[in-house]
Amino acid sequence: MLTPEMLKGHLDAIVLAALEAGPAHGYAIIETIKQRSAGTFDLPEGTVYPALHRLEQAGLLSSAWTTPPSGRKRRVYSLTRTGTAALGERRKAWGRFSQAVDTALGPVLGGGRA
Amino acid sequence: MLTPEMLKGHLDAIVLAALEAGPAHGYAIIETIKQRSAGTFDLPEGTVYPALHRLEQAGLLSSAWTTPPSGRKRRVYSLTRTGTAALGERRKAWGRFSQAVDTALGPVLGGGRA
DNA sequence: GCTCTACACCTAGTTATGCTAGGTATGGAA
DNA sequence: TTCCATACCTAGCATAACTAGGTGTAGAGC
Repeated sequence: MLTPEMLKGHLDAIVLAALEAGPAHGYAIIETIKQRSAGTFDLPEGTVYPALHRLEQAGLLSSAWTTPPSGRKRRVYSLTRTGTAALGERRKAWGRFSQAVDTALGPVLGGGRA
Repeated sequence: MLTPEMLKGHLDAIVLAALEAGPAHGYAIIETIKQRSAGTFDLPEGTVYPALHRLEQAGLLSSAWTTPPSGRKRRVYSLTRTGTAALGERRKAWGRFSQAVDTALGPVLGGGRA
């Protein structure tokens, strides 16, 4: 069973990674994350929007309101230079963390990963 | 940088795994985890003891006080049958979770793992 | 015209849990 | 007799994902 707590401390990296390919608005980011994780991370808006605000306030993202011809207002987020650097850091941190858990969990013996 | 939040939701599995090889007391469990994670998880007692109590209350661990000839009292924890089953579940959950993060983080391109 | 769904954003408050900081006590070494 | 490693405990803090509610637009179906 995947609990919400498992995501703690890892969401920022995932959001930043979703913006690496280019700017996007909140709703689209949620979709991207859902698809890239093969449906595993179907994040509620109440999770993603506050995260975006946090990341912008931290200077890792910048945002701009846009009104496409269709009519609906959207807030489009982009990675800042700091954000791109942070993404690299977070990826490294994830690598170290996941490897440590892998070894701490011990002999999986053909369990999960190749 | 590895933040404490990253561990949230994963600690239980790590503690259970540390007891898979056999019963042990709290202090030894901390040492085991430190060694198995190559020093990455140097957990404070205030993290591990409450976790042990939680797991015992949940029926995944059982404990017994022992007084070895040296003199100091120790509380030795063992995996219950439920705990062993739970460990299997947690390992599977970790596998699914970490794989989802791996893909969500996207092209690491020779970054962290083999 | 009216309802319903999908899109698109927001926030106050809850909850879970790892950690900080403090405490108790034994035994051996300096 | 002072200090450190061992060995246990707990109250309270901090963080962050989530719940549950809200606003408003656009298009489809009746």
